[in-house]
Amino acid sequence: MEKHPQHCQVVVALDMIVGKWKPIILQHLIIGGTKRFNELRRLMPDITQRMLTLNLRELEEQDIIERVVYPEVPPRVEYSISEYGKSLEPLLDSMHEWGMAHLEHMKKKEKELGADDKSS
Amino acid sequence: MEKHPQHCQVVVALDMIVGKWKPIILQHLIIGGTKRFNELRRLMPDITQRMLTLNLRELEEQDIIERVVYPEVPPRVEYSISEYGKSLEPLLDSMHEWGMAHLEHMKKKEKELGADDKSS
DNA sequence: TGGTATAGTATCAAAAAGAATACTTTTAGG
DNA sequence: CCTAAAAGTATTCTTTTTGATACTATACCA
Repeated sequence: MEKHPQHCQVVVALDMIVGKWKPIILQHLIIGGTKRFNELRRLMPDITQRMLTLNLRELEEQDIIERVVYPEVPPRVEYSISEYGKSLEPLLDSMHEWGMAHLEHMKKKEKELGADDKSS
Repeated sequence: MEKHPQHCQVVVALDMIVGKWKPIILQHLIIGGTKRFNELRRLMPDITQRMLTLNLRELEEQDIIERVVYPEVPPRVEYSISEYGKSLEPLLDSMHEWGMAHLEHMKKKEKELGADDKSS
């Protein structure tokens, strides 16, 4: 927690969902439900095994996801969003909404700039 | 926008507020109102001039903040949250709330682990 | 003439994040 | 005995982000 000397708990929430992969992992687990390690790999062909492991471990550490190991051979490990993790959903939904609107906003802006080009 | 091949507009919203400094800059502009470049520097003693410039430029690019230059000498440049930028406030508030609650959650968890230590 | 102030750039170094690749364990199946 | 499958580790890069430091333009002030 010493990463954020400045007050402001926004950063605490931010840390749960930032990174190149976390939002995508969360999306898959929230929308698609429980998934095994290699299922996630298949869903995200560009992530490396290492990055997937690291991200899952972090999310687990933060109680956002749950990891269940079935002592079989070959091993089976299932990941799912935790009850606590579900409390992030409204936030993620709002962000999704805002993101959509922002894409519109920027599209509009581009058009305006394009139209203004006759003035240059 | 090619940074996010994967659907999911959460990342778009995320980009407006992530980074080591952006949440803090936004906080100052939202809570404290219009600020000059060096005022922000004083408010964030650890940021370098370069990082402050880069972050402000990005936020401006994204229409989140406004930059007004007064053609005086020495120059005066004022930064403020834009009307559009204000649409982020509910999001930031929710994140703040969630962050607070999460700190509580983790504190509770730590205590539990501490109590469990007698069992090891 | 030199110093001060503001709001930056420019350049290079360090640190953090991410990617590539190879290797491990265990048991079943051929 | 050899191979396969799942879920990782370990090690070594490469890339991206940040940081440190120095430098600039302009006009006013002593």
